[in-house]
Amino acid sequence: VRLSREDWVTAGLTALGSGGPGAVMVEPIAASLQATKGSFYWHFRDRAELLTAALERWEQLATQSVIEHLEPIADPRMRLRALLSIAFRDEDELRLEGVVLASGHDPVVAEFVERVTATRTAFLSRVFVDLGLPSGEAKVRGRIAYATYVGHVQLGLTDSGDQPSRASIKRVIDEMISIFAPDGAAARRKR
Amino acid sequence: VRLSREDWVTAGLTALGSGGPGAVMVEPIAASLQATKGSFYWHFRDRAELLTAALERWEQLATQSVIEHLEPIADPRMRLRALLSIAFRDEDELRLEGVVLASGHDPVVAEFVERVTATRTAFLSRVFVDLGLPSGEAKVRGRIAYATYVGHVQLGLTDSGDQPSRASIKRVIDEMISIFAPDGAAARRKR
DNA sequence: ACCTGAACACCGTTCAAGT
DNA sequence: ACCTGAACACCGTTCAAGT
Repeated sequence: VRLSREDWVTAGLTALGSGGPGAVMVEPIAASLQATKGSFYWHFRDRAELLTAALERWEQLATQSVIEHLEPIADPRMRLRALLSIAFRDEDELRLEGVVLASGHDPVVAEFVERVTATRTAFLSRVFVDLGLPSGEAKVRGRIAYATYVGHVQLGLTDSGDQPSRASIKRVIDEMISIFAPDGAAARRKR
Repeated sequence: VRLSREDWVTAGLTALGSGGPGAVMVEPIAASLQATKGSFYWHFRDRAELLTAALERWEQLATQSVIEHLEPIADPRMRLRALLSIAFRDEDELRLEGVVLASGHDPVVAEFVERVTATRTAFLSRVFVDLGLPSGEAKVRGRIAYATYVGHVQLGLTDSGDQPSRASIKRVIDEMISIFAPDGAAARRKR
């Protein structure tokens, strides 16, 4: 059975999601694909190259597609709500996201996390600008909101088994919107 | 030169802070202490036992001491501000914290992260109860506020080098307090 | 072009032997 | 009680040799 480079990348991404960059190991992955390590080294220069290829795929899925889907929503509060409902989807789907965001200390991963962070905080700042905040304040709030998201994904990774109910997710989303994008009257009072 | 168990734990904690659980490696640490791996295995059953011991020390430093220091502050908004100024101290000091919080996918680490998470979210929920929120809402908000902290520490880990200025830290803290614990008038308007 | 198999280095773990 | 040194298994990397 002949393997393509993409087959290895897919297996690499699976390993990345289950145990972080350290779990992207040549020999175990080769064994899971029923090939030898020698075969791996025909497709890739080294372990880092596989990790990089897997992260490229993740970056595509994690930013481009999401943002292209949300960009058209004109009303900023609705755009934020749509974003949150993606962010709070099923915990299992967030595993890969959480593991990658948590691996910034790995130099290979760091480059990707930095780029994704910049894209996403810019997107969130835009929401707050559209809600009427001055650009400096919108930037700070965009960063804080993104930190909240990152932390949430992180916490979901260790939450012992119990999947949150649909109702409790809605409650958290409502609370987050009332915290970060309170209605006009309350917002005006603060200035 | 004879080594104590504590010497190994100290070295293990340093390794943990610089590269995560995967960096807590027997042979390199032995080399750094100018001892052999055999010596290590007299003090510890295996690698996991060293990691556990290092995490125990971290847990002590990271929760007990901080909370004991803040508990006596009666005014909840001041308590929150004091907590934030600890949370936003120098990035270098937060490295270990960030690396540990980010390693929840490691089963040895997970147990510690879960316990610390429970302690800290309970502490934060208490702040919001003392601010007058009903307990359900205080719990949700405590969790969101802690997620924000976790995300912030995470983002600090990959922020390319540039230490934030004292002024920009104050700005973020002010913004967080106005978001999570708005003044009485604004809070009343929301209900 | 794509893969195997053997080789070597590095790290985790064990253990007999030393002080 | 505390440590060394050699042994073995596992994984990353290289490379000559096979199809």
